[in-house]
Amino acid sequence: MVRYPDSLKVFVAIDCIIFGFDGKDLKLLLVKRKLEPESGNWSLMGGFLFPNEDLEEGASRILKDLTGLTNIYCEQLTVKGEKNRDPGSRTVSVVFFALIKIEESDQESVKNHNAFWIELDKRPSLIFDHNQMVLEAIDHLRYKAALHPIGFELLSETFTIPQLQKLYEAIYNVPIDRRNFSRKLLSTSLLIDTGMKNIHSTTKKATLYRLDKVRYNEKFHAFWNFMADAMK
Amino acid sequence: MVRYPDSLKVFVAIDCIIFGFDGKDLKLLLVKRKLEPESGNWSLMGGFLFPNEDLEEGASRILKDLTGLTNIYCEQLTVKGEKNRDPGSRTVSVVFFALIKIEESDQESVKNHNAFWIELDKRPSLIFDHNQMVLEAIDHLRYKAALHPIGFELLSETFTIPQLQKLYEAIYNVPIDRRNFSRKLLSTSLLIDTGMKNIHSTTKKATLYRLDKVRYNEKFHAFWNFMADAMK
DNA sequence: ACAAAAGTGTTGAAACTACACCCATGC
DNA sequence: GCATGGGTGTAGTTTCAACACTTTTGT
Repeated sequence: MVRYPDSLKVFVAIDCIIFGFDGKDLKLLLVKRKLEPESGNWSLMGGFLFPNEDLEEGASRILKDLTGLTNIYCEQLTVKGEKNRDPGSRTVSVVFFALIKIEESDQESVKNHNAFWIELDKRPSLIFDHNQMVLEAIDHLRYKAALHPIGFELLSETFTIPQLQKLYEAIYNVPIDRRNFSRKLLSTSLLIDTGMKNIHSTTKKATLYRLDKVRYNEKFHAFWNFMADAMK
Repeated sequence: MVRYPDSLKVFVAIDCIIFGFDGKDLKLLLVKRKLEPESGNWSLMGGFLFPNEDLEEGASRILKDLTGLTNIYCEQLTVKGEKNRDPGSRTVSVVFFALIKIEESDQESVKNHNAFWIELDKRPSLIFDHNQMVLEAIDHLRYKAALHPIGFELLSETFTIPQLQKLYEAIYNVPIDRRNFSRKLLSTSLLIDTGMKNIHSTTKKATLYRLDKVRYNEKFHAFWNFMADAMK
């Protein structure tokens, strides 16, 4: 077996871009760093890959540590490995894209990490190449949400169609026709009427739906072709 | 500045999945290994990331070395980092997805690397997790070619519409209606009539087109919504 | 009773599918 | 002249976009 020189070895970091939706705005979970390097500046949540874990396990560990949640929607977004991206030793960063339901996350844990939910449009400048990563993640969110039903990952277990519409309007930053949206969505047969109404509304109470998980898994890889023209 | 323990460091490999099209079949450029480990077995073309290069530079180097080509269509596909994927030292592999024009590649150089163009359907089993990578790449090709005009990357500078159709039929493994295909394609205004005809044809000679590169770049990120239903 | 948000139906336009005929070429 | 493959047109269907009125609820 050939041995390769250790000079080729690099650190592998994991960075997580974490999206949430509060019913009105898309948000990112960002960390105000308390440690060097770049103490006091904003960054994505991240860490190093441990020797005993796979990449996806590392991402799950970091997400669980921060939010208390397991079973988070999470996928690889990209890898960044510019030779000069980290001033210390050479580092390759695997960037993960995560969607979480804000109200299910552990707010204490978030606070303990000095992390904050920040409106996408009001996000501060981030360290290193994290700004670029976020731009790519927003693109990816728009791309993917147009084709696959991932929006549900940002809403709670039960939700109303108007809530879903507000989410899509936030993602694409366009107004959507209520009637066409509702019809298209119901025609997917991904929604199950819970029979309940959203009691928080101050006017007419909207129907609460939940996701048909069986159909969701069946249909996930089919093209949804939803909002595709908002991306042109 | 904090120092991290070198025990966290890993090797970074680059593996390239290289697609080509010979006018009839989709092909992969695969290597019959002459070196340990796994000598004599088939694998993707790959190598280690050098200390002085970015990830994309590494992929370009490997592709140029093998095919003699620069300016290859190439994008990151995924990263594989299972803790036990490589029996030697821990390795994270960045997998690139490349589309090349077979007839423009340097066949001498390919031969010198003991590499061969192999029909997709007749590919041998590959080492490590390369089989899984190829499956993901085929999925990605179908996904991406349905939405973006990447098919041209597999054809030579000038091409006919029937050639393009054969390519799409090979990608999706479905028959396509000639008339509808042609109409849809011409309506993209991505094609420029060269005024020439395909002299290789033995019957009626098809019109040779070339790509309108300006429009191609403008429209690349627009959804093409082409072949979307072949993926359902 | 009125303001605010939810629910639903129709119509015209555009896109897509399916299908058939004519043309150019080499043998 | 015939077999092979290239080029084009049309009609029916389906999908999508645009748009207005009615219902529920809290005040």
